[in-house]
Amino acid sequence: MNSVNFYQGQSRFLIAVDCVILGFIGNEIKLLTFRRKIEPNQGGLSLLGGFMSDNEDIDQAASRVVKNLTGLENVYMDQVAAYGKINRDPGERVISVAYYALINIDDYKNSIIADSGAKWVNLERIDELIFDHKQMVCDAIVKLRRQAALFPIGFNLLPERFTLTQLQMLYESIYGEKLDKRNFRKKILGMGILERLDEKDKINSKRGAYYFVFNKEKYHRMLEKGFVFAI
Amino acid sequence: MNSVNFYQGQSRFLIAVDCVILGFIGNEIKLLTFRRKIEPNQGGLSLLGGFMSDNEDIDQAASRVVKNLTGLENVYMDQVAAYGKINRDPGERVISVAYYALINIDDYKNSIIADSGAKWVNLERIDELIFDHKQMVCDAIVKLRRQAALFPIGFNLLPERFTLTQLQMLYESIYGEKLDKRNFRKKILGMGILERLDEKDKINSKRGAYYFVFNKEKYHRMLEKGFVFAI
DNA sequence: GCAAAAGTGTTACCTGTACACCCATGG
DNA sequence: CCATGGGTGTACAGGTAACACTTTTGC
Repeated sequence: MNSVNFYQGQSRFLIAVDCVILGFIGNEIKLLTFRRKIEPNQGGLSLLGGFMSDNEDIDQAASRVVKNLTGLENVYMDQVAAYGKINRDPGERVISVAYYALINIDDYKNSIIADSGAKWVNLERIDELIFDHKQMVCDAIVKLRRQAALFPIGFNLLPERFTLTQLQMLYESIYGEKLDKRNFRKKILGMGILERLDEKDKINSKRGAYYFVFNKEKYHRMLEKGFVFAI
Repeated sequence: MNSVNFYQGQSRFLIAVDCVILGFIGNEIKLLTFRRKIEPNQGGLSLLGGFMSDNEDIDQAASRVVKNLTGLENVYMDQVAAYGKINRDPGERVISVAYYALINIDDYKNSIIADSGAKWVNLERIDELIFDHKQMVCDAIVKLRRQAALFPIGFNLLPERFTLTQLQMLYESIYGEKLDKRNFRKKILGMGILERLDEKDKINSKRGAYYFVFNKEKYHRMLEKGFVFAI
């Protein structure tokens, strides 16, 4: 068979990326949403998305979409899945690849946001999302939970310096359940991948809570020796 | 913005599905491979793939591809990921969505295989695969391990009736490690989702080993009560 | 001095893991 | 009678989960 003919006889499709952009705000995981600017479903609550171009990998397309909107680069992103139901986009057939992105809210505040109507919403509001975006968010959360339990990716949602209370509330928000303070601290400090600073956060308490930083280099050195992160 | 113009200004892409078809043969997980029939890489060892058509979901495309080759329907399949590097297919840009399929070798033997050159190979041979198919298989195995540990999907790789020894060897092959016979039996029988038949398999031993079947209905009833499969 | 969050150890339970011998049968 | 795979129970260790009080300090 002639390969040129074979390839050319096939249908071609629009490919989109949709980004489940998550931030940790007010001690809760929130989702960055938009009001859709085009028909169909103009004005509907939507994930941030965009079409893939010829000159980029899918991963690059997802990064570009996040960067164009938030101004942020080097954002931690991971693919969730491909969504390909025939009528998932009522406008026209579009196959979409969903990604989740973990952004540090401090970086976000410092970045320049285009006139976008972007809005952080609680995860309880995902029922309002258009198309199959709700499914994408659910799948993203499932994947995030699994990954966050096995790899130290949660730190991407926190500022450089954070308190153990903040860190605990982050994990509580990811897992959707309360954790025991003493057990949590024992476990995370026992791993030896956090460094305590001398400075304290005096904003959230009178006594003040020590700041910690995640020691990435130490973590990677420990990885080589078979260490596995688990929280 | 006019949505018709907006959609139409975008690039369109070939979309393929590639299937990591796994079977349990000779007490080992094996991969169904093909000699590629078209250029580029004609004759190279390849996963079974096909292009997506306009009139089907991605999931349906994957099922169709498996059915066309093996004759099997209702095969257990799960999406692995989307692969979208620019040059992943040297022939032309193709975005591929990989799936893994678990097939029962007894069904396969009874099915009519087209003149396909299909060949079961050991997982050690994945280095020979073309394009990024090796990556797909690796990702598929990782996902299979995670899923098989939490859901009773391994039974899709076994005949209706199986012995505990067979079942254990299946899990050993999935996880790539030996398991303790007594602990394995204690755990799997303790879940109460297997039914022992009165018949024995006398082929593999003189004494004979009881056949078991997976009681799907009971499993689903237990799920409602919060049961979690774990092996 | 009191309210509000930070910080700190011990115990009980349970799950996971290691381990070795007898049984049944066909040839 | 012997070789082959089938089938069975226990004990120990390590990890998880439950639990409450003292400290600090700004107001």
